[in-house]
Amino acid sequence: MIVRLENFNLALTADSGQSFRFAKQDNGVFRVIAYGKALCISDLGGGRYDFSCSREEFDALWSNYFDLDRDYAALNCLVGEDAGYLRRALEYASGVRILRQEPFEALVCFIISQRKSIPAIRTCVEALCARFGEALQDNNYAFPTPGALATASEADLLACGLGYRVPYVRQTARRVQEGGTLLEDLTCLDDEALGHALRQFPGVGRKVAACVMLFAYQRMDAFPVDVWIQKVLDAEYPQGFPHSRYPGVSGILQQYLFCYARHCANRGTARNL
DNA sequence: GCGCAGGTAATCT
DNA sequence: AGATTACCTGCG
Repeated sequence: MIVRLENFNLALTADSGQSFRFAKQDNGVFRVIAYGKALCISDLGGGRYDFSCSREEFDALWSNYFDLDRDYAALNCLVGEDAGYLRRALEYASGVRILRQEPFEALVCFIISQRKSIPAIRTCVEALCARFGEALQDNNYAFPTPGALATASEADLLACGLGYRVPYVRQTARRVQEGGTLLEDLTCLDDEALGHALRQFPGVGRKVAACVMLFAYQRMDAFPVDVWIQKVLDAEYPQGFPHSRYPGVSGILQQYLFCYARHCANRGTARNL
C-alpha cells in the first residue's frame, strides 16, 4: 500500500542505530523485521512510501512502530533559530522517528551493543535470529523469544559473536521468561522506576537502560549518553543539556544530536548499511 | 596485522 | 563519589 508521510526520513531512521534489523537491499528497498513480521518499504520520493503490507497491518502495527501519530513537526517551533547546534541537528535529522520496538528485543540488542560497532551488532543480532528465531518467509527470521535464548547453550551463543556478553544475555532471557509478563508489567512504572528496574538486568547500565526506555517504552525524556552524545555535550553543552527546556521530547532531540554528530564525523568517508 | 567499538561491573583512591 | 581497568570479537 502507498502512503504519504510527512516528517518521515526512512533512510536516516533505518541507519539510526535504534533497530539493528533494517537492511537496505540492492534495489534500494528497505527491509525491516519487527514483531515477527517482515516488511519492505520503498521511498517513492515526494513523501510517498510503498509499504509491503495491508492497510490493516499498517494501522495495527507499522504506524505504531514508526510512531506516526506523534507530531514531530511541533519540534520546529520548540527548537528556535537561536538553538545553534541543536537547530542544525534538527534541520538535518528531522524525519528520524523514534521506533516502538519490542522490549525484549531492545533489551537484548542493547546489552549486545556495548563495545561493538553498529555493523558488528547487526552481524551478531542476525546470527542470533537465524539460529534461535522463528523462520519467516524469504529467509527472514524473527527475533528469538525469551525462552529460546534462555535455553540456548553457552557455545551456541558464543558462536553468534556475543563474547563476554553471553552470561548477560542468558541470565536476562531467563529472568524475563521466569517473570512471565515482567517486561510488559514495567509499562506502568514511571521513568525513574522503569530505569531502575531495567538496570537490575545483568549488563544493563544507565546507557542501555535509557536506550530501552526510549526505543521500546516510548519514554521521550530518556536521554542515552553514549560516546557520540558525550562528545556533543563536551563541545556544545559544557553546562549540561537544557532538558527542562524540552520536556517530553528531549529523547527525540538526543536522537537528532546523535544522527547529526555521526553525520558530521562521517562526512567524506563512504559508509552504507 | 592491530586498535577500537553507541558500556558495564568490579576494583581501586 | 569519581577514576581506572578488564572484558570477547568483528570490523575497518
